[in-house]
Amino acid sequence: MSTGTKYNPKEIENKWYGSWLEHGFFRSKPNPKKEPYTIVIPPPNVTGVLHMGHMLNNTIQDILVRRARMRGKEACWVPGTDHASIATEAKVVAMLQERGIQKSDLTREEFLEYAWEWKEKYGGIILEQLKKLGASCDWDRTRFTMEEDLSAAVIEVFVDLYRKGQIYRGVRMVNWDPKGGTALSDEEVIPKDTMAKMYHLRYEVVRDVDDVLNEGVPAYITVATSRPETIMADVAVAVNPNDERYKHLHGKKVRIPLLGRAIPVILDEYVSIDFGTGALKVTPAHDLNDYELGLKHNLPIIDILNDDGSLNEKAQLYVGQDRFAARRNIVKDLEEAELLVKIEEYASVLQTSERTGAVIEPRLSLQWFCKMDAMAKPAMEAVMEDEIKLHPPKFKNMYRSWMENIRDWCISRQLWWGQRIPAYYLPDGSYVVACSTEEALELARHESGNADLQAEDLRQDEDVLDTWFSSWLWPISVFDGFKDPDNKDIQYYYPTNDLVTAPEILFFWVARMIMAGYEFRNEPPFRNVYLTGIVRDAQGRKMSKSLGNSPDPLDLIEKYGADGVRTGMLFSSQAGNDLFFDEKLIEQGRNFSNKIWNAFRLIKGWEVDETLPCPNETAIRWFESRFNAAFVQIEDHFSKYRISDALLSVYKLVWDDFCSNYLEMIKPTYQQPIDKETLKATVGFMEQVLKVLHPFMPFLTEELWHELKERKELEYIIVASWPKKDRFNKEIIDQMESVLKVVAAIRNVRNSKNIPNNKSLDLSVKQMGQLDYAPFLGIIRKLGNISEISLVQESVEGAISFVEAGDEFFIPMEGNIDVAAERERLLKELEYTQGFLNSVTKKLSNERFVKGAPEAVIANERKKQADAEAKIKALEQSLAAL
RNA sequence: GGGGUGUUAGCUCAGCUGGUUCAGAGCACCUGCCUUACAAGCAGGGGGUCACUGGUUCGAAUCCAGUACGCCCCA
Repeated sequence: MSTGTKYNPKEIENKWYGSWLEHGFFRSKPNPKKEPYTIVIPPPNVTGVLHMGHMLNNTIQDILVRRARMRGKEACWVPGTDHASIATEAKVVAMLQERGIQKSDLTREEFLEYAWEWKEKYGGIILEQLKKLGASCDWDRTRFTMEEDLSAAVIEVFVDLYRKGQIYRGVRMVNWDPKGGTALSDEEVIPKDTMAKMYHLRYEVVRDVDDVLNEGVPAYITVATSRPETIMADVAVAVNPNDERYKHLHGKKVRIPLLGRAIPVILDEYVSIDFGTGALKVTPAHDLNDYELGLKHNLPIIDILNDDGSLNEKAQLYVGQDRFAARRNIVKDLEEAELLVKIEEYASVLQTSERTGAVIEPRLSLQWFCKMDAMAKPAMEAVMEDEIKLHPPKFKNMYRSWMENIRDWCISRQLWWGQRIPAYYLPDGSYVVACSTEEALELARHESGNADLQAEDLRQDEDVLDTWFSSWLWPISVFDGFKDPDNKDIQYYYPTNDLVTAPEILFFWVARMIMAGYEFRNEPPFRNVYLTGIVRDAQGRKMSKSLGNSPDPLDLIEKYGADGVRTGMLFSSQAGNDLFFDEKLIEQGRNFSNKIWNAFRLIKGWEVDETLPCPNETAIRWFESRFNAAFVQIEDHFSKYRISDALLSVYKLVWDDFCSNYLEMIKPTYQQPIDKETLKATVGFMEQVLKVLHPFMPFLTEELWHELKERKELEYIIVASWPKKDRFNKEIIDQMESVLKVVAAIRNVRNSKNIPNNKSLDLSVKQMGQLDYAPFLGIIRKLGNISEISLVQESVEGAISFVEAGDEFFIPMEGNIDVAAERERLLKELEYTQGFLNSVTKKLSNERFVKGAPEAVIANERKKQADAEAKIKALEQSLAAL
């Protein structure tokens, strides 16, 4: 091991990760003697590479798992990836294009072959990257949502839900991605604020036989629309019945511009009078609101668009043109026909595809849906009643409002990469749903009464299932809970303990897993959900590859070490709060690694002299208590899932208490040996400190654990026992706090008087308070570089004085003290203390306070009063002595 | 428009059940130190009207109401 002043993580990280794997420390098997602790990884997209969000998320999971393992739990962290149908299909299509192959030239089977090829080659890179971070997953359990068993589970669930009447086929307005050629869920749609154009078009009013208005001159109604290319799909113009401007048009018909088809004017309160012109064209096939209006008024539906967003023959005009080209052309033609009144700009929201970026087309289409009402109910109750706890709990409200307004889940996707929907169509157009072709055939023969039906007569649905329809089963399927519902793994590990994920997918993943948990196992999938924030850059933008504002996590690990990156990320990462990433944080993490490294170097460098007595009893007694007190706090933070707070407590314990205070107290003079007892205690403390550090900084702690002492073969810190909560002496902690304040005051005098550190000083104490300094004199001498401490009865003249813990301290200054400055300083402090005393006295003389406040609070106020009085007295005497 | 959530130091955020010198932490900043584990360090220090206005209370950063501004979700 190199013993330079800088910690060098590189070879150490590879060494220990390999060693952990070799010894199987990450592996887990059901063990009836131990309590299980289980986490399933939120399966990253198989096409993905590690980004900062994964780093944060997986660091937290690893911390939880490592702590559980040390606490003697049977810790099991199941890794894996999902098949991400849309993203992966896009990558495969791109790969094919590079080879000059079009997807449309391939059969489904051929395409899937390429897809698997791609997956084998590039998929799962992300899991390798997680190893660099130190993730202690049970890699033998790695699962993939498209593998055979997990796919079988998906099909089985589909069939099961279908037979329970929970899955149906229906016409719905879906978010259609014309570029991807598939329907998207609402969550896969990204709204973008844009400036849109509002076109005001003239629709000619059809004259009735008895029409008297404007004889000979055509009358018009002006309709505002942002989508002029859809007028060919218009089936009505709607106005508000209360709109005075259009009263004369009630019951009339108007003609679609250019096309000339007559459509009715309908009345509906839904139309807002002040938006646009107050007249709304109704296009049920291409707008959700219009669709509903159409249903209400019994209007026909005319769909003029093809799958790829071009116009079909039903449009009659611009057939074959893309929707945007058609828009440009129709605007030109309308203008020429003088049917375009004006064009207005207005702020609007454009719906775009998360994957392809294409503008979403609201489109009627035949899709498969999963009913949500029944399953949502227990899932909502579980969270509301804390059977499943969200951390932080502020997300409960959001969860509830979503679950209360839940809509059916569109589960079909027009893709090939995914589990194909197990619906089989008969020649007559009816269909059966079954787990296999054979079963489907049997069913089809039975239902149709046609025993001659052959497999070739059945046509399987072309669509695949939404990837989330795999992911929602993840906590069950990774333990083969569908294939073999009573197997040992699922019995032992399910329900899992904690889930760590981002609030963005609380609804469409977490909520659905909860539904699946109750639906298929009658138990929740997990007990706690820890929601991380989003990692943003310094300007608050979400880190993303497309923005190029995200550092490569592996570069960071290379530069700062995995431990540094892990702790750095966690420093300012409260649960549920977004994290503003700054490389400074990682630097701080790296510096912390280095601090620990150097503390180790100090201890390792000492020679022991067995004959020496132990001069450090007080320091040892104090740190023991200090550690236990801090540990109680750390455990409290963990129990509340305040991981960042737990880290900060560890950080302060290590840096301030252990390094700055304890080690400085016990450190022998340079090149002097240390006594046996102190060394033993210190090595023991170092071990304890390394243990509480281990979940956060696994590599460094494993290294130092082995360097600190000879270890037996399987004696690794990763499986060392977590400290136990122990009693601590509050008194010595408080006393030391006062003593350290005295030390700080001495150092302050040194600093403000420009007295060098290596020049020792004398100190006199005029004791008036309760603290017995005897056990602490050695510590004050050492930390304050004091050569002599004397107890005095009278104030010392010609000295700088200060008051701590009710006692007055003097540092004699050979001669020149700036009396005026000293007086001013003392007066200022006196004034402050008097003010403080006043407020306390006022409180105590308030009868209602004394009557109303609890005993402890009053006692405390009295103590404050006494302390302040003592301090004032001391300050006054110092002033007099000047 | 509906719902949620937030506003505390220059920045990022703690502050739990109202009560300790409660106004805190980390970073940043200032001053002095290459002191013998660590300059990726040591020692010391400055910095806030707890968004605003009212209310409840002996007592409010904390509880309640309203206002302003921000963010998120849904329409």
